[in-house]
Amino acid sequence: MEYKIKSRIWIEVDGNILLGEGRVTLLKAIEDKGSLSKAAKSLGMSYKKAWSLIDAVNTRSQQPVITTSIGGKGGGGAQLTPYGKSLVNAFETINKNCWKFLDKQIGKTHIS
Amino acid sequence: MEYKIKSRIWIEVDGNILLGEGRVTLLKAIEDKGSLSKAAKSLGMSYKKAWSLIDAVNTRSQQPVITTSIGGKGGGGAQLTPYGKSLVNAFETINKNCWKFLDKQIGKTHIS
DNA sequence: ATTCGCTATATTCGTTAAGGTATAACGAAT
DNA sequence: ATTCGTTATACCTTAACGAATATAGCGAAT
Repeated sequence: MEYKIKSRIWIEVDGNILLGEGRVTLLKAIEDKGSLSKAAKSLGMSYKKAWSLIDAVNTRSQQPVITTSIGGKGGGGAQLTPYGKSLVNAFETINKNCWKFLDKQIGKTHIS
Repeated sequence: MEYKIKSRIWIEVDGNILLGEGRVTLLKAIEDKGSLSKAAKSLGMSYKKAWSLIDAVNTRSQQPVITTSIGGKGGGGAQLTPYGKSLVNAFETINKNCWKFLDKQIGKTHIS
């Protein structure tokens, strides 16, 4: 029996969730695979869910986080925009720092 | 249009949530009111929900966080145990520290 | 023109989570 | 014995969510 402290951070805009852990991992998968459907499949997620997540991010952020192309060689694809990359980076650095911080906090507080 | 970073922390034991923000505010209300039903009502929560939350905490923590009595003068009541108080205190200090930490992080990272 | 893999969206359906309602038991006080 | 406010729990209903399915459209390549 062991207590663990967990945390979750997210970015909100106008009270709506813009970015959380799930969306960030999806964005990184898109950057890796170059395609929304392949990214969804690699994460065991339905295409529809992945699309609706990305759509929510795109409509709420000032600039789109991915650009898509339909048809053509390979059927199309999706690429992370530079703005999307900066969002992902900002989120991940803050998140990691938060984890480190909480690890230090555990030591200070004694929950037997 | 403004970006805000929000956070939530919780304590897990064996993969199950032991304490989160909601349960902490409920425990504090119990300490204040001396009764589970009154605490639930003061928070606009159904008695059943409050009871199931507390039951989950009690069964998962090493020691019970509240003691209850049925019948008698006033019908009964519920009191926060010393162990429950220590859990609440630990959670709240860590949570506040986490907020402060994230506020500092916002300044360092620029999301335009 | 046809094929192919992808984006984009609507619709249906099943499962699960949450909430409400009902009810029993309890013990002090009257 | 009855009342009262509480704890404790079972049961049912409803709402939310996710999964699956279906369909359309696109453009390069063959």
